[in-house]
Amino acid sequence: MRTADPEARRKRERSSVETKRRILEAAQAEFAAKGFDGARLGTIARAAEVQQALIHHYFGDKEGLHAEVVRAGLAAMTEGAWDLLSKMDGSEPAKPAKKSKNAGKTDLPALAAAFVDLLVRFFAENGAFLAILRHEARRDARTVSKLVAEVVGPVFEAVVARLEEMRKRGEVRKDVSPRHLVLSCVAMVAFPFQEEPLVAAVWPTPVRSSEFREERKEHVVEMVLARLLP
Amino acid sequence: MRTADPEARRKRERSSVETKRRILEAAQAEFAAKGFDGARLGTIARAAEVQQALIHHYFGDKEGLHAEVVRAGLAAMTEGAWDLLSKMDGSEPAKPAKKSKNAGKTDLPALAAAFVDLLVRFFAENGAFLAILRHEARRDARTVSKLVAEVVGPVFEAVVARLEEMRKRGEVRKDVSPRHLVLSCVAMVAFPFQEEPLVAAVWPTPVRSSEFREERKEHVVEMVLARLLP
DNA sequence: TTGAGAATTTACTAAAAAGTAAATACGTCG
DNA sequence: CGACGTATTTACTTTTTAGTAAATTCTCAA
Repeated sequence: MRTADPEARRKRERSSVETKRRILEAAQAEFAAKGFDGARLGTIARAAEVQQALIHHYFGDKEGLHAEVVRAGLAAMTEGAWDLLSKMDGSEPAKPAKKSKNAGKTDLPALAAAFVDLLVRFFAENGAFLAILRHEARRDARTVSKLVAEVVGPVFEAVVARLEEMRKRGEVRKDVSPRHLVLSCVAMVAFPFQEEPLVAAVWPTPVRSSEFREERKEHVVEMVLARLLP
Repeated sequence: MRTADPEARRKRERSSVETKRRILEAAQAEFAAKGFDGARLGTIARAAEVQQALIHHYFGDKEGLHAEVVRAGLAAMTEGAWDLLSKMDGSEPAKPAKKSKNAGKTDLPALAAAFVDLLVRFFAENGAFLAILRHEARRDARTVSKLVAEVVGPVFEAVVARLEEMRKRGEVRKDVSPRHLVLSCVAMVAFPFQEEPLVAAVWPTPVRSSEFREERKEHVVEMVLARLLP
């Protein structure tokens, strides 16, 4: 953790954006690790190799900084999620030609696997972000709720809509609720990483291991397909 | 929140156990709502209608109090979980007679429904406890891990073992991992309540509503059965 | 009834951390 | 080159909160 490098510090050119970036990075880590109240501005300042007063200069107060971290995190989440969605489309053969027999039909197993894979990647790494979000929600439920609705809403709806289409086309069973299924997908993937202390204590292999991740991926895909396929 | 009742306070007879209980109750609420660092001993003291120094007298320091809350919470969780397990057994017709054709066979749909129902009940109410657990795990990973292993381990293993039996008997598909399935069950149920700020913002109906709870229950049961039945 | 031991309160200390104001160093643009 | 503005630091105040020590009140048992 000791990145104290007086040389680098002295040499570093003055750049407000770069400095802000560094502060945000350090803040993200500290908030994720300790929560809002547990986090120390002093620690963040040290990690960012910056004077504490500078944090106040740029972000006003602790709450302002936290809000900014949340904004950035949600943006990152969305980015990953849209990647995910575009990849979903990408894994489709080509444009659907309505009249052709097989056109427009999706390779469901591949699609599901790609979706789950990306979920795992995201949550295994950004596991702490949801905790930050919860904290922010407690402080300012209105703003957070609005932000989430604006930022993750669309991507969620897009996935649901995609499933809904397939359902209408009869590619998957009709008696399934797309919303619930997508939520379940996320839940099955995210939960073990969110509740690591709980799960780890009753699980034979480490939750973070790639072994577990692979097993888990496979299982979730099987669950989804079992429910979706006729 | 204002339960300040000087009369009651003055009248109340001196009872260390009752007072401790009151403190623990208040502490549970405060810690659940604000986390370890966010929680204030003063607030807890006021809620418990007790002098702050009394908290120190009984629990030593803030950490001691928190540890005690965790212990009590885990106990409650286990209690619910064993209820759950005994109910699982209870929903079985009777003792299995090995030679008889249908004996020992489980009414899987009913069993699954009962299991999920109890999970929903637990997590919808004790949603905040997992947050407390996470916090404690950060402070003392070793102890928490041991506690969890001792207390929720057995119940988890019992459910898994039950499924495993059924699998060996060929009552459910052979290509399923009981551990993963049980974890998924818990995940699908608990996640929406844990991550309420995230889910609520993209969900049409309130997560806490009985409407959502019912829908959810049904969906999870369907998921499990789809995967388990041949 | 009384005295001993507990439950409970009062009054305080100490430490930590957030936030502020003003001074200083640095780069850049005329 | 030089001064103007912004980035950054220094030094400080204020507030909050956990924790402690000792006094006080209550209860119960001898």
